[in-house]
Amino acid sequence: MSITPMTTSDSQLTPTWGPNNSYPEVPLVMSGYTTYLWPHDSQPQCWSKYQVWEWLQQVMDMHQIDASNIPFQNFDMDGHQLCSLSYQDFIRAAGSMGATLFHSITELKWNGQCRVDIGQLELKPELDFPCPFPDVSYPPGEIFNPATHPLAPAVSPTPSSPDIKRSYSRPHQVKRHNPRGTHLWEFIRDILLNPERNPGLIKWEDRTEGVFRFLKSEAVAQLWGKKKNNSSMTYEKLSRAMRYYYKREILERVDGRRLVYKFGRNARGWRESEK
DNA sequence: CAGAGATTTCCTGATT
DNA sequence: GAATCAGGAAATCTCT
Repeated sequence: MSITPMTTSDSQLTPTWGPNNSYPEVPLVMSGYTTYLWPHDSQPQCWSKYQVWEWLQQVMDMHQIDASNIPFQNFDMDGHQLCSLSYQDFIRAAGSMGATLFHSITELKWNGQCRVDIGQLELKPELDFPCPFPDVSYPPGEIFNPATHPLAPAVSPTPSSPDIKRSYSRPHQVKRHNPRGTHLWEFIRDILLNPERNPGLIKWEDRTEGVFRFLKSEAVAQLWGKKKNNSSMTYEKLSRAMRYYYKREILERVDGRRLVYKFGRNARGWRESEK
């Protein structure tokens, strides 16, 4: 096995948010739903619209519910607005998941106000840069473990959210379907959704159409490899995985343009506003 | 342990 | 010629 040591230039490999340990390991143990310490501002009131969506995605992940079942467009708002929603607003916006979301945000608000003993968690109060990917770097086994999650209720899908899928052969136990945490396309999406944390790795070509372009292909591959604990990841291999997404319509082919991809109908959470 | 899903690895050939 | 793109095929990993 001759792994050519990346012909990549150094300039490609220095994402501002962490050349070595790019991802602050922040699996956390806050109370209740907030199993991960939210990497963003602890005050949801300060979240941007993107962070609100990330939170949505996160909560869905925690409850094993496909995020595509939540109408993200109903949450086209920043943290301040989100925090002002009533319980009923959440129910209206997210159906049966509304209660769970309400519970989660209430808890986060509460935690933010009370400054929960984050100190006892191994998190540095002030990270230089918040991890751009909320669920990044799940050390296998250390992360959210549904089986031991203290408060995770068995979210029972109700008629109001007909599409809630996931396997519920065992109604009392939530299960992850996502074997390795974040999927590649989600990883890519999250880089794009965090422009302030994206040191020129990938860039939107057409934001509304979901067209984006890799600027530092090998750097992204290295980052992906780091996340997967695979130091031999290359753009060549990453792109093969990307091509598999065409068939699943998570990505659409963009002909003739190198390093350019486009999100497909099955990719969720990338739109600025899905109105 | 088997099976499934999602890559990962390798490879050949075509394009840019 | 190098970097990409296209896919097929098989291997690997993790989870159910």
